[in-house]
Amino acid sequence: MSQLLRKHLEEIIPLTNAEFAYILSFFTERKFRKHQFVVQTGNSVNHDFFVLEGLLKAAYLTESGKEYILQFAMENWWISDYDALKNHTPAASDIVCIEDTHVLCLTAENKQKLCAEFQPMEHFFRIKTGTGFIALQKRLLSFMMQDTQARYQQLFETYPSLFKRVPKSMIAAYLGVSRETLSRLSAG
Amino acid sequence: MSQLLRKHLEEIIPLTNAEFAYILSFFTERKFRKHQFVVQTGNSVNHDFFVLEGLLKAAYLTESGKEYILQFAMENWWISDYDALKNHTPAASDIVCIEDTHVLCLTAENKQKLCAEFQPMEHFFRIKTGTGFIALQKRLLSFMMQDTQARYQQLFETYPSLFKRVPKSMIAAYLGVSRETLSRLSAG
DNA sequence: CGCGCGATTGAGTAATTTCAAATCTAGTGG
DNA sequence: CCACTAGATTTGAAATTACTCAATCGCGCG
Repeated sequence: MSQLLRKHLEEIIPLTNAEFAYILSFFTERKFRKHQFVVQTGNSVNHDFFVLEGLLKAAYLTESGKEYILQFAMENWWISDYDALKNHTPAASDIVCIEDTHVLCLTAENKQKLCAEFQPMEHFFRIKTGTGFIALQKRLLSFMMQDTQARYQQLFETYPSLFKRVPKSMIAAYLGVSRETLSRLSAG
Repeated sequence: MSQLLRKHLEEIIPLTNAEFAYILSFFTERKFRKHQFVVQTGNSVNHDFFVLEGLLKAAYLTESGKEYILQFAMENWWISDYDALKNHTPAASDIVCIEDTHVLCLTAENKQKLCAEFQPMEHFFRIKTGTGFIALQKRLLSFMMQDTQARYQQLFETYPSLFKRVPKSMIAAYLGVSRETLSRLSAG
């Protein structure tokens, strides 16, 4: 199962068996059930999570109870509340399993150590964060420049599998529109 | 002038004189005039830019001629078209000087070399990209969760100096609303 | 003085929200 | 196999918000 992590890392850095074993020793493994909270608003956040199997969401709730989804994470994705993790502040988001989920966990301290002791991992995270940054810029631009219809279309074409795994109300929460509006879109 | 870069780096990594001189040798220096294009849509992008002095915007134009501003960059900020820089694709944005501007330029190749040869710089960029990622997440969330009024308020409180340096039409383009709407906001 | 650019104001239109009600669907127990 | 319920989705209608297009205002500079 953890071979998924190895493949994922090797998309950016080559690894020997010994190196991968060393890297893996910094991680712990956990399984969660559907609906379980991996991170909860207000609590401290200690780990970055790499998804081996399953599906999660990072969600924010307004006082009025509306939910906004910052990110989904499926196999081979990383997820956490990075602001809370980095700054040791209470989580502002909930990270919740949408399916039974299997993750590898890396504490902030271990990430730090791993990067310091083995430069290829520092390189890996630099590159990975860079691609994440670019992807976020694109998402932000799509929020600014495109109408809901176009954003929906684009999401559907980019991640068709997502639509089979999550209810439409969550797609709406990810696109930042009410479920009623989303419903009217997918019809027309 | 380049001491600004040193201070900027030393917020994350300590440096000796020799080390900083070495780092600086990877950069070139350039000055631009107000209204000058640093990056132009359709052209290739070769550098990441660190701003020593001045002010720039990264802007996207729709077919209908509307402008959206992804980012401003003032002193001590980095700016580029990172998607184009990383993937060697034509720029999708214009990066234009709002004031006379003085920058340090780092090619993708030099960044690569610098990171490979001097790990603290790889660390610097990993951390820097990480904070940029977190900031972008917050901006995205504010787009999803807050109304225009609140976004305006927040920008005004976070970067009051910006409002003295750019016309309101650009603030509108950054907030993703029409200048008419922005005008009605700042009044009410 | 008058030009030109940025900012404001007005009026009508389009898109989205909210609140409420109706409908659909999958899973459960009889 | 059917009825029932909880959750998800759709539909309707009124209210809100932002947009567009057009006209006006304000001010600095030649």
